[in-house]
Amino acid sequence: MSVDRDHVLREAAALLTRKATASMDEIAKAAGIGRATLHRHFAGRDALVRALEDLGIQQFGQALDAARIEEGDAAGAVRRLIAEAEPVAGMLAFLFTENQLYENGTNEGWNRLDTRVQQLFRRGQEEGSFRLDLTPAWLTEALYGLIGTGAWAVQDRRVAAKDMPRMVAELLLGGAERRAETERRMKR
Amino acid sequence: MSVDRDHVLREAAALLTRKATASMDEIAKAAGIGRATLHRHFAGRDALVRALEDLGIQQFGQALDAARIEEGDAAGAVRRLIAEAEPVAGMLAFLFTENQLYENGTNEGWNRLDTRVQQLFRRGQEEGSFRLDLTPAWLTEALYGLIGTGAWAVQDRRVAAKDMPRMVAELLLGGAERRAETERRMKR
DNA sequence: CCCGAATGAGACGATGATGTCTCACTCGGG
DNA sequence: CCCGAGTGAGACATCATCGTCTCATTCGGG
Repeated sequence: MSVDRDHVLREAAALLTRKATASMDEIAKAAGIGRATLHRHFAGRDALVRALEDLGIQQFGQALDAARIEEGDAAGAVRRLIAEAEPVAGMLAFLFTENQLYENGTNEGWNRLDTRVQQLFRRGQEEGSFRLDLTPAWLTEALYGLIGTGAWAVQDRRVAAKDMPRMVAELLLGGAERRAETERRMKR
Repeated sequence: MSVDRDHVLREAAALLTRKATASMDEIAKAAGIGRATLHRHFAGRDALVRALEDLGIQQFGQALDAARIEEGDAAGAVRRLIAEAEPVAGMLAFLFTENQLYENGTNEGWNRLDTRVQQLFRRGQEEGSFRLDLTPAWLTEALYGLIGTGAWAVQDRRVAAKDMPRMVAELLLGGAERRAETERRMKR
């Protein structure tokens, strides 16, 4: 009987990513509930968006924790992070395209997560496994962008869902150029 | 005296990318014109968005032509394409996040451009310079996503504008992993 | 210099979304 | 079984935005 709050937020994120101008009524129907019920749980559109941000930040934070990005080599940590973030890719895509997060001075909680990701790429550079001519800030942005792009591509059936984490990780870590290392992998 | 139509569309794209729910009044102010004038040039919001799509498709088409992507090795063609697309990165970011383009059956003009880009990556694979385990469709999506991410990062001063094309190209083509080839480049 | 085309500011009604409320219904725990 | 919490549907006033219009002003070409 009671409404599944997380389910509503997930549906809302998916809809708003596709159609940012969706009305509260459309959001409610997309979540399979009545508009009145939606208003009972979220005071208004702003409150809904803020709850969306909070949930996204929380979920991505959990992904960061679960990936244990401080352990092992940096490349492996990035792969684990992408794999852990895959289930919340939709939320992350929404967060990434949601600018309001940055408008009123950068968001506190998000900043903390962003710093951790940047630190991961910096560690990779210091360990000698990541290029130095691409800044951690850019690699971080690219990670978000590629995860969002991947989520979007999966939604539109351009990429199979199961391939998404690998596609993102391989591109971010390995790039598109064929090299000796790639060569070996393909002969198996 | 007369309004610079392209300038209005560029400002509109930049604003709508940041805030998709921006009102016509906000768009007009962002472009530095009055709301009445905006309505004189574009019948309504829909017409404005359609003009935005048309301009974006036209500009990206010109970038594709200027890059001569059919000539030379595929990697160089990708670099040229990114360089040519840089001035219209904002428009491209808008196109990419704009879903309406795909709702009523995929857009005609866009499809043509999309096919050309995919063909470029396919050619790279056939020539043996691009990996075969990343599909042309995904590489195409990644190209759009990274250009959009780059434009966004530049707008927020996270990346210098002049570095943007190189950052996108190096990541897409070379990836983040340091390898022998990258090693040599860095010793200069 | 002057006239006309184009613009900005603002008024106006129409329209659609919003937020609140009521009421009947349903489901599930006690 | 029954009661109450939670829900869906809809009515309602309010509000923001839209699209159109008018009018004074400005800019630039002839």
